[in-house]
Amino acid sequence: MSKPTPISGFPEWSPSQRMIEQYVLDRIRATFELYGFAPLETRAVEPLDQLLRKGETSKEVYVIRRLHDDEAGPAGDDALGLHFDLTVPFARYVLENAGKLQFPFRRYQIQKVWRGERPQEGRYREFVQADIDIVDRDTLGPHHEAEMPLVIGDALRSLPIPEVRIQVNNRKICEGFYRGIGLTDPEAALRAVDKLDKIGPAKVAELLAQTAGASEAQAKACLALAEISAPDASFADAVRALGVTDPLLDEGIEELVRVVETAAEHSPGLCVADLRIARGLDYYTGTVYETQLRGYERYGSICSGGRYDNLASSGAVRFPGVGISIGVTRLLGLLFGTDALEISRDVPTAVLVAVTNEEQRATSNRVAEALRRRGIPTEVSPSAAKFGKQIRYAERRRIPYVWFPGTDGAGDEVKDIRSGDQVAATAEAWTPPAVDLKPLVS
RNA sequence: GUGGCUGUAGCUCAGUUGGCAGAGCACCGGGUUGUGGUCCCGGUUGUCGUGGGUUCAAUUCCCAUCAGUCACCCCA
Repeated sequence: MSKPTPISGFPEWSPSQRMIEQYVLDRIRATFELYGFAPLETRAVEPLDQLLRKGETSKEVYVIRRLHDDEAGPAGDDALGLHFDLTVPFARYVLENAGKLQFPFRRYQIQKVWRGERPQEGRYREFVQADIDIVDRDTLGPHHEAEMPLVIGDALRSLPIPEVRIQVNNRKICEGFYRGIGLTDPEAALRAVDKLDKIGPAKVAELLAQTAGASEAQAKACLALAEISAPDASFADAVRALGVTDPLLDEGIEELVRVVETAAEHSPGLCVADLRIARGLDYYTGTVYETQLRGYERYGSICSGGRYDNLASSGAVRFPGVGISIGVTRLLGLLFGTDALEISRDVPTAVLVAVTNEEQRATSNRVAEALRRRGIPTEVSPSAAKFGKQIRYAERRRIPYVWFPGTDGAGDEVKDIRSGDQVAATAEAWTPPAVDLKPLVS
């Protein structure tokens, strides 16, 4: 059999990288829980028609099929697909369990998602998202839209990563504004404006004319709106200065002011109102979020989301929601790519217990057991090789301590192989400094 | 899904106008007969991404494929 090769877009981190990922996930989870979000995991698959309900994402959904099914198979309503985000499954879950849930319902969900896109740096076909959402019945207070960035800010700022900046906008501002100037296809206009960073104002104006049927004056107005950006409520004055009036526009401004001002009070410098942010997903109806990682802007957003009023509804009952999702795999992939994350050792082990000779292995096992009982991650040397080699085994893995069981009545000793210091110790009492207990991520 | 670029040892890379494949680092052994890292000596790295084709001969030329990367699309 020839050597197996990776599968494009399905990353597999090394143990060191996985330890870093687990650390990151732990911190994110702790922050989510600190804000009172309850854990949820949904199944990996959803009925295909549910996944495709929102249109154009169809081509990136992985369909799942039983090998022994007929070709004709469950082509229709029974066909299953792997979920491509955590919001759609969550909306489905809310509808399915509406009778049992307490509203507003706050939940977090950290799971893999799958998208059949062409991979490149920071883009994968299988990746982890860490998602929080709040849904309510009938109406959802706009203050929830202001809370999302605070949670994310706390979560990301607790990690040893570059600064993040959350860019926020509100769909109502764009749609209201476009309506106010007489544009008929706000979706197309959004799509064009979203490319501002990439292709520049001239090309966006062209696109607006071509795809959204904008006149020269309309295109100019759209660009003027898109170029507004401010870390505080002053963006509202800039919008009003454009002289367009529309009730939806006013509503959007009011909501966005609230988001920006809340963020400014609790987490200065975190959020900026950026009216070019559109978001591809068409189910967003209010606030939308994108997040830039300082130094990695060109790889796109590492954390996005928004408010959706129409994703879940059953009969006359609606469940509006707001959510945001950290692209954990993208975040890590980018940082791994530049060696921007370091871990202090390659295994969880804090102490390697040396084995004097195979006859004495039981002695070493007893030492290890005593240390583990007190919460110190310990392994016993795989061989009774020369001590030099056993030390090297630890060194290669950056295990900080090697334990030497005493022989012929002598006491045990433990050596810090980084400094070379070796001291007398007993397995019932010795404890490493707290910083050495677990691998350190920095 | 469409198009471009790349693919030699664990890592960073040389190389051959087509003639049995190299360096540094890493790794293993020894000097150092049970305490590593420095130093010295010696050694192994490999289906030259994979599969076909052309040729007396292919790592080198051609085609396909896979993987990585970039642009488009879309998005975490």
